[in-house]
This record gives sequence, C-alpha cells and structure tokens, in this order.
Amino acid sequence: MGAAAVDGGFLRGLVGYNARRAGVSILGLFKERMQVFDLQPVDFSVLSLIRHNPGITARAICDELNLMAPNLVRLMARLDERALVRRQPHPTDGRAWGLSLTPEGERLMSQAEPAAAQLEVDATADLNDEERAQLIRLLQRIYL
Amino acid sequence: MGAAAVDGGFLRGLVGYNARRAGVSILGLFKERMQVFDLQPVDFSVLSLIRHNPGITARAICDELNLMAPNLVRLMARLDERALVRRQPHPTDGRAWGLSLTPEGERLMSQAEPAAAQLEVDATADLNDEERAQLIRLLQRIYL
DNA sequence: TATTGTTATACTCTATAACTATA
DNA sequence: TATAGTTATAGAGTATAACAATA
Repeated sequence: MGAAAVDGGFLRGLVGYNARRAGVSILGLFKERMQVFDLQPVDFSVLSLIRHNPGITARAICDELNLMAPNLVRLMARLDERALVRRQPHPTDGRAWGLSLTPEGERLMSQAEPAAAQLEVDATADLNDEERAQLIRLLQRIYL
Repeated sequence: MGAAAVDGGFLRGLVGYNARRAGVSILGLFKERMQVFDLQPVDFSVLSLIRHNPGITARAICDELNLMAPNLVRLMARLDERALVRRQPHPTDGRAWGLSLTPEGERLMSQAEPAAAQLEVDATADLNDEERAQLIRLLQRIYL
C-alpha cells in the first residue's frame, strides 16, 4: 500500500523526472539549513553570483540563472532592503547598474556558501566525491 | 559581457544547482513537444502512474510524486473533464477511489509516453545510452 | 484516533505587456 | 532600432487549515 508497491517504472527511466526529484530532495534540506540565513535558493544563487562577479549587471544575472528580468526586480529589492547588496552606476553603460555585496552581504555569504557546500554533501551522502563530481559533469552536458 | 564571461564557479560545483538547471532544460523541450497532447509535466506523470498502476489511489499518487493532496484534486478534475481518467469505488477502502485510464486516456498515453522517451534522448543528445543510464542511477541514489 | 478525499484560501513563482531612459 | 531596468498584472504552482466520511 506504500509508495514502494507502486510501479513508477516508466517515469523512473526518464532523466527529467529523476533530475527534478533529486533537485527537490536537495532543495528540501537547503531550505531547512538556510533558514538561519533567511535565504531562499534563488536569493542564494543571486548573491553568490554577485559575490564572485562584483560589478555584474542584472541582465547578466538573468542570463546566467535563467531568470526573467521583472522577477529579479522584487528579489533585488528584498536584498537591497536587507542591505546585502549595493548598486553603483555602471562605468560604461548608463542604463545599467553595477551590483556588488555590502560588507554585511559579504559576511553573510562567507558563512552561507560553506554551509551550502556541506549541505550538498549531506543531501547526497550515498555518493562519494568522485561520483558526485561525475554526476555534476553529466548534468552540465545537458544544459550547458 | 555575455553569460560566458560570468564566473558561476561556486554554483556550478553544487549538485542541486546543476540538477535544477538540467531539469529546467529538459522541461523546456517537454512543454514544447507535449503541447500537441495538451499535457503539463505533472499531468503526464499522474497519467503515466495511473496507466502502470490501474486502481491506484490519489493518496498513493501523492506519495509517489511528492504532491500535496489538495493540489491533486484540481489536477484530477481537469483530467476527468477531458475524460482521460475514470474513478471507481475502491474494493476494500470506502474512503478512496480506484483510478484508471479511460480508452481515450490509454490512447493518448500510448502516444505520449514514446514521445516523452524520444524527447529525453533529444534533450540529452550529448550523452550516450550508458551515460544516460548512469546519470539516472546517480540521481536515484539521492532521492530514493 | 487516524486517514482519504475535498473545499477554500493564501502565498510564492513564473510569465507577459508596456513604459523610460540610454545605447 | 535595440537593450537595461522597471511597473503592473495575470497565471501557474505550492502551502496550510478545516471539514465529512470512513478505517
């Protein structure tokens, strides 16, 4: 009567189905562990991208993370209210802003990124380092 | 200035990030190809599960697909309106319904499932059969 | 007392069109 | 003419609480 008795045979032969299920599984632990930082998965991705690309534009973030521009606006507003990010006039493009972390944003991410890395290892505890690396290589060959 | 110049180094070292990106990539082709069947990804998953488990209950579907019961109600109502599924009194549990495909639902899925399998191969064209199988094995060790 | 299915509802995420300022 | 950022808004997906019927 439990899930074990259900024949999910066809679905489980699909890469897309398994990628989604695995992603949801990791995301569950992510939300749990990242509560202390008050960071949603997307918030974390955006902040990490800004951290490693100071001066990046909103447009480049949208391209990299596959976000729609209007949706990034409210997200950035939240991060701005929390004083985690800073916008400065773009040096060459008057339409754009150059984004970077505030000292507080930097402090937060210097803790959040290691936490995320550890969380990943815990969420994929059945895999060793080599298997985890190969999994990532295979996944990237799909979307890159 | 394009996405290629962006350092996504930290994020791309995370299994969760890559699983999500790969899943989104496959989902894009899924929605495109499945338009002819008028099936959302979740609709397809539910119908496939019912097809291979005739008499299955809504509860078992929720457990298998990680859905919340209230959300399945509207979804089932749509499939019911399209006369793709049928509910019959459960043989042993008076609270539950036994779900199965109608002949029309069976006809639709006999076309949709092979289309989904082909779509997967196309969306993961950089992988050969062995790599695809290994990718699935690795993903399942995360969530199963 | 617990579980199945359901209703109502709220919240978040995602998507589209239209506008401004600049390139 | 095209692009960066923004506003407003509609739609889809996801979440919780509460209820009736049955186990």
